[in-house]
Amino acid sequence: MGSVSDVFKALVDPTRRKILDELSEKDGQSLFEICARLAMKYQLASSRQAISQHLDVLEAAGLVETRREGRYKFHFINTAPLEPIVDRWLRRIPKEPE
Amino acid sequence: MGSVSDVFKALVDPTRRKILDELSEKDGQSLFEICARLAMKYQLASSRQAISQHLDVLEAAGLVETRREGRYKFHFINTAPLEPIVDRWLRRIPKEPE
DNA sequence: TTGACATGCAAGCCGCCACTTGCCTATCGT
DNA sequence: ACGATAGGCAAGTGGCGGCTTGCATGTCAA
Repeated sequence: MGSVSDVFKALVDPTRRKILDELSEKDGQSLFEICARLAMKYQLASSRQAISQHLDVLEAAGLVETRREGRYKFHFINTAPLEPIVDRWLRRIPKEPE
Repeated sequence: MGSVSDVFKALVDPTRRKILDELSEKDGQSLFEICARLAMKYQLASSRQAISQHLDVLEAAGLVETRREGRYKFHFINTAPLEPIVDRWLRRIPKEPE
């Protein structure tokens, strides 16, 4: 889970990048919290379902991990999949066929 | 030229990532050289026009720079636009609204 | 100059992605 | 139990991106 392609696909959408920004600022938010804060900060009136699908993509890429508690589902950022990305061309790592 | 969005859009395509790999290994190749080497290494039989359009996208993102010499056009990788990308979430840089 | 080589331009097709819409399940407070 | 809250599932739609196709331009060798 979380191939190189998945990570890039997750990062190509500007809304998903803002979600990562948001989780980077305040980790462990619920879906509704993220919706509210995105609407406040960026005048981004994305629907709940849209954000939910974005979170699914981020989770599939391994960039977001979740923990269920009762009726809440909290989302946590995981930057681990980002490490090999820039290493690929900046530092000269052997070659990592995807 | 070369906004944050442009860089991510350029990186989302696996063929464009392989082009960057190729230029990272041997900088300053022409279009036909790139086509030939991609076909050899990855059995990627992409057409010349397809690769040309990919190079346009990479150039628009600032990831590739070109120099014309006669009927040849040489392509050079430029990793500068990659630097702020992972810095955005890995190291904690102030906030860089795109 | 003539032909081959290296690249550029533009229109069209097709598949994927983000978003909506509608309904459903599950959990908490009272 | 009941309503409200938090979230999930799935089909349908519109737009954009990658690729093809066909032709045009420019450059070099003989």
